[in-house]
Amino acid sequence: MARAGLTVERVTLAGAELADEVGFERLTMSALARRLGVKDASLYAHVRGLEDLRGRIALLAADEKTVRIAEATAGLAGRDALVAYAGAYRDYAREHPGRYTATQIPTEIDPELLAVARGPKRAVELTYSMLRAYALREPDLTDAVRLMRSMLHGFISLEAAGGFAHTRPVEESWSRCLDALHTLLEHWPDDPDKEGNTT
Amino acid sequence: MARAGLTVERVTLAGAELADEVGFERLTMSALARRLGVKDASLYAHVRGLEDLRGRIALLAADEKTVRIAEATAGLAGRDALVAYAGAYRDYAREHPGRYTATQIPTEIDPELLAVARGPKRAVELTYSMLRAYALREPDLTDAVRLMRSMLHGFISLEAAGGFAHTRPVEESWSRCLDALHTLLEHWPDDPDKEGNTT
DNA sequence: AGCTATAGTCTAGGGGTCCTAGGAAATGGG
DNA sequence: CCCATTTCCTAGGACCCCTAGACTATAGCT
Repeated sequence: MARAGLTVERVTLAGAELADEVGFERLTMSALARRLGVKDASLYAHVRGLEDLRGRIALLAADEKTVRIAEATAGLAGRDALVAYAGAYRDYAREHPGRYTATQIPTEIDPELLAVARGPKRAVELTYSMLRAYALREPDLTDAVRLMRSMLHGFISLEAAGGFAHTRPVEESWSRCLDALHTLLEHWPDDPDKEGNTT
Repeated sequence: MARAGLTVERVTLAGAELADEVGFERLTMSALARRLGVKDASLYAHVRGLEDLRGRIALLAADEKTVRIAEATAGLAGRDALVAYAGAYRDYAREHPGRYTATQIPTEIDPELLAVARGPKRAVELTYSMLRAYALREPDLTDAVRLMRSMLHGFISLEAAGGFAHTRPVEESWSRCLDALHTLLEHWPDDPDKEGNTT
């Protein structure tokens, strides 16, 4: 009986593919074992359990997404960078719905795994450096990062959940929302509580 | 052996409470039965199954959330209405994380249940009528609604997932994001592809 | 080649969950 | 008081997660 030749990486990748097909929440150890031509107990030699597998998929996805965004925005700045960033983000989520869902889990990921992963940290750096093209100073910069992340994530997950039932094509709303985000970043309002106005 | 006196409504409500405590994805028929002092099989007299229960919780949450928003925004307009709307939305999500998660499910809800529920439809009406205070014409109005929903939902779910690890207090970012949203709605950019500018 | 250590896979099984089928008991209307 | 309905139960099948311990393929060493 030949070995299946599994490793943590192969198991994680197969899990990610399965999650993309059936949905992250329906990812199952038994189904994954069946897909790999193996008994479910065999997976526990590579992965601590279902939670561990989910966490690994989340980190894999964070890495992949970051790479995509980095490639898409390389050499761009300002509006072009923003559109490329958002487009790469959204495309990744649509191509890999299971993996994308994995990145949203409030689950605690094994800390030692997290320490090794570079994806999440790089993603933050990418975002800040892209937004630095706009004339934002802290703390506005952090607020703007949070607004942008909220908007992208919200749009994508509402779209995935079928939340945009209206007849208006989603594609056009997407493009117009990016227009709006861009102008907002260019004209970020002063904090009415902190700054006196120019009078 | 006295009866527990269950009805669909009581089961749904208890399910919603349980979901708020342990998380929507960990809501389970057996656990709900235990909480109600009943065997799990008994629940199937009131609810078609776990999926059905989840759908009912989602509709309950949509109703409750809509009522909250309606109360909070009653009599307000413009900026005040926006802040009240967003605040009610976020507070509901934080008080009832399980129910809120339920509203995001891409799951198909039993159509005949959906027909009876007024929550989702009223929520859309509320949003449009609130935004009508800003000078937006279709299709910009729909795009603005989508942007606002995306931002609110995204912010709330990132916050719930612990996505805002930075030292900046979330409360302040929230308030500043609403400032930004307000000014954006007041100065919604023209569509560069459609309209010539004023030159 | 033979031996050994490691690592990959298996069988067996316990406990949990979802759900169905069919029976018992409480309730309410005649 | 009796009967129909509704509520709840017991019993059981299918599937899932995970552990323990045995077996086997592979690689390195002599």
